[in-house]
Amino acid sequence: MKVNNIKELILKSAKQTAQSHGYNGLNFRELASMVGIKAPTIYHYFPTKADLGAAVAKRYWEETAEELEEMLKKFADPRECLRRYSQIFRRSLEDGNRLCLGSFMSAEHDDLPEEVKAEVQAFADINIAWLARVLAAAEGTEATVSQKRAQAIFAAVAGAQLMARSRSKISIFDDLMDSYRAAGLLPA
Amino acid sequence: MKVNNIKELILKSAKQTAQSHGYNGLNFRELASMVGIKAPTIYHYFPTKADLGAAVAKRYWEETAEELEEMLKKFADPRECLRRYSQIFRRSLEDGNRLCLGSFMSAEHDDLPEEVKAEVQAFADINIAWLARVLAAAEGTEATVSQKRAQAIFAAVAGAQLMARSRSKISIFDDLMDSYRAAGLLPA
DNA sequence: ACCTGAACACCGTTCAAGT
DNA sequence: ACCTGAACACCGTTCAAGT
Repeated sequence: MKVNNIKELILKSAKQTAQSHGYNGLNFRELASMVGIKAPTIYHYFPTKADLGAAVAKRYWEETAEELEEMLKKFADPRECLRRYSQIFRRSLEDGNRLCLGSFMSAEHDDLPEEVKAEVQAFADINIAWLARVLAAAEGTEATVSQKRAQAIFAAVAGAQLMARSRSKISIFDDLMDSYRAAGLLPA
Repeated sequence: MKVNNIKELILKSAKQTAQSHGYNGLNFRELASMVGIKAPTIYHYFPTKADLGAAVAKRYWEETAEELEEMLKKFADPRECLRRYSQIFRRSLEDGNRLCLGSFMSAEHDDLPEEVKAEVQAFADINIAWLARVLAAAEGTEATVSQKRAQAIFAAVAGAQLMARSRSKISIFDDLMDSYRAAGLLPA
């Protein structure tokens, strides 16, 4: 499967770094040393930083989309899927207190090249579309209604992750999910 | 009131910039040219970038705390206060699609000096404490219960602002507030 | 094709020295 | 006290040259 090992490594390292330090925090010299190459070599695989950023963000949402699809196949119960959805964000926190790449890049919106912005939006889109589908299945709501609700859940979960990260405390994330359930935003 | 005009100008410009580009995006040369001085002069008022960042974040939560206090005095109805609470976040978006400084700096957590992190936490603290008070008044809930609910509202509103910013579209923020109300997170 | 040393223009930051 | 020129270290990027 791995057609190109170096390119693979660059993408993986860039993703990890961007989840901790953002797009602005990505720098080619440090990235190169993680991979074991020199900075100019990265340009052989990615002509500009914008290309690398877009590639990282694209892969990020593609991997997420795949994981969400798998989930639907494995778990028939929509409620179980919803519970596992928030676990994706929780796992980022477990893995070095990392933030969702989409959230970090949303904050960096003003500094992002257009092609990167587009991938960040795609990430939000696939999350919301998936949530809307699952919500419709769980509660039998109409498409437009579950779409709005899906958007709200996505924004709220992202906000919860951001807040937990700011205190480096995963229990805050869990508490917030409980509160969302108690308030009625997430199904009980 | 303005004991020091230059220091004042630096703080104001830094706040504006940090809400668009974050702490990492703060740069002394550009900041200086906004104020009309040379970059090294800033160091006369703030010994390090960390000091400036902490001062900006401190003032940010102090101003917010003051505004929230004023609101309580002006509007007896807690529901009215809650509605106006989200308007604070909306106004940032109206003003050049800016993000809450606390949110941006939460994303940048790994790159923040300790003294800045402390002020970012103070911002969250005063927001949550105020929300808890108003919720208790509005719904007569117990202190611990409204505390949890307050945390959830704060995280969700921050997430909504982040999402609206990522699309430069304020109507997304309004839609999300409506959804939060419809779902039961915000009082109707 | 894949990789790198050296260099360029630039930027954040520091410091010694000015008034 | 207030301010700055000059310098330092760094970064994204380019390019000529290596394999």
